[in-house]
Amino acid sequence: MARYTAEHHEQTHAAILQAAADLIREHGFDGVSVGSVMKAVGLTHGGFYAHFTDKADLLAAAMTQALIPTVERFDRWTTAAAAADDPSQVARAYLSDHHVAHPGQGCAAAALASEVGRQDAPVRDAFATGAEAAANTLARIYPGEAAWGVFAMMSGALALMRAVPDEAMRNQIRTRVMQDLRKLAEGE
Amino acid sequence: MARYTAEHHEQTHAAILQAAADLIREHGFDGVSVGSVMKAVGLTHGGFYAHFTDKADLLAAAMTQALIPTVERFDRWTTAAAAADDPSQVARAYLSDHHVAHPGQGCAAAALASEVGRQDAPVRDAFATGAEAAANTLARIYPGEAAWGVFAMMSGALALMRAVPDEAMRNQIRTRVMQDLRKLAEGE
DNA sequence: TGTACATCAGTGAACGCGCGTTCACTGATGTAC
DNA sequence: TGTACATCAGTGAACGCGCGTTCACTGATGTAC
Repeated sequence: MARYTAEHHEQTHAAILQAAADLIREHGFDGVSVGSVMKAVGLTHGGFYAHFTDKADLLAAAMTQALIPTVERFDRWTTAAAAADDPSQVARAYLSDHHVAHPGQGCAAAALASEVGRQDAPVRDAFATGAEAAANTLARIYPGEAAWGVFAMMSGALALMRAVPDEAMRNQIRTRVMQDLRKLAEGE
Repeated sequence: MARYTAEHHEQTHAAILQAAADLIREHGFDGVSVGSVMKAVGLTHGGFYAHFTDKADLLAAAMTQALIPTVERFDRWTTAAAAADDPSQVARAYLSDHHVAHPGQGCAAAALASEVGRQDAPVRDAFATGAEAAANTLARIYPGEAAWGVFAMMSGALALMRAVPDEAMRNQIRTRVMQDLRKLAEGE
């Protein structure tokens, strides 16, 4: 056929996509350039257009890609918490120092929520799909349908903890949020 | 003294600051340029440096300025809700269609939370001060100290509602969040 | 087996553009005399 | 009251830079014969 096999093309495509998914969570949609993504993959900017039609195309795909591990984690956490009959396990993992310090590998909602509303429709659609899946997954351990309140509180709290420059204030936020989540897990 | 009175200089300074406070909430920190702020005030970009040392200086001041009405609103809402003995008034106003549709005049936390962590120290310090004041104010109607959980849930929910492109999903989020907030307002 | 050719992922120079910042300037006004 | 001067907020051309995108190209490999 040609120089490269089909798998090689797909692998590069996937690597670009994953790098973009990590970088948007770390630096925001406006903080990543086509060049910086390609550099992260070890290529130069010109080759980008063999894989995506333009930057908007990449951002929409990266939004979807960033939400996959987000939802998977909620799935694992809620499964474990339900088995242990201890809902607070989820919040303890979600609000951990590690998650606060590593947005690039963390929840896409906490990293990007307030920016998504300013993005194009494809990005917003991708976000809505992932967020709904996350809220549904959390409903396993928080009574009722799609647990939007819990999802909003946890992602909002993580964003606040990252925004605040003071370790003591971060701990204060975490303590109070976990207390409130305990109250929401109680009863019918 | 000179052509302009001291008041004139201060008025222009205040107008630039207010325009920046509105524009960062509407378009994000990376979505505003020195030129766009000056244009909003009816001036040209060159005059900017008679009022601020650089863009970072403006952003830090604008962060503070954007949080002033945010905290004032929480103050008014919680006072009214306490007087009416109806905590849900706050969430009803905060999660209103009007607030969803007008981030430029709305809560600075919902509009910017996930971006603040990537900003310089002065912006983050300003944010922390305002967020703490908001959480303290909300504690009037939600039992306990600084109501970080309620603040995180409300600001997180508003960000989610703005991110999502579907009216039905927005309503679903609002309904569930208000239900959860009712539960948090109950009891000791 | 050996040679000529076709393929195509990736390269890097080039483009037009908007950005933050600088700077020589303008021109309306207050002050000095 | 009238004239010369000083002040300084605001103007707009210019700068260097990074961006998204285009495009002629390279060069390693598969295929044809």
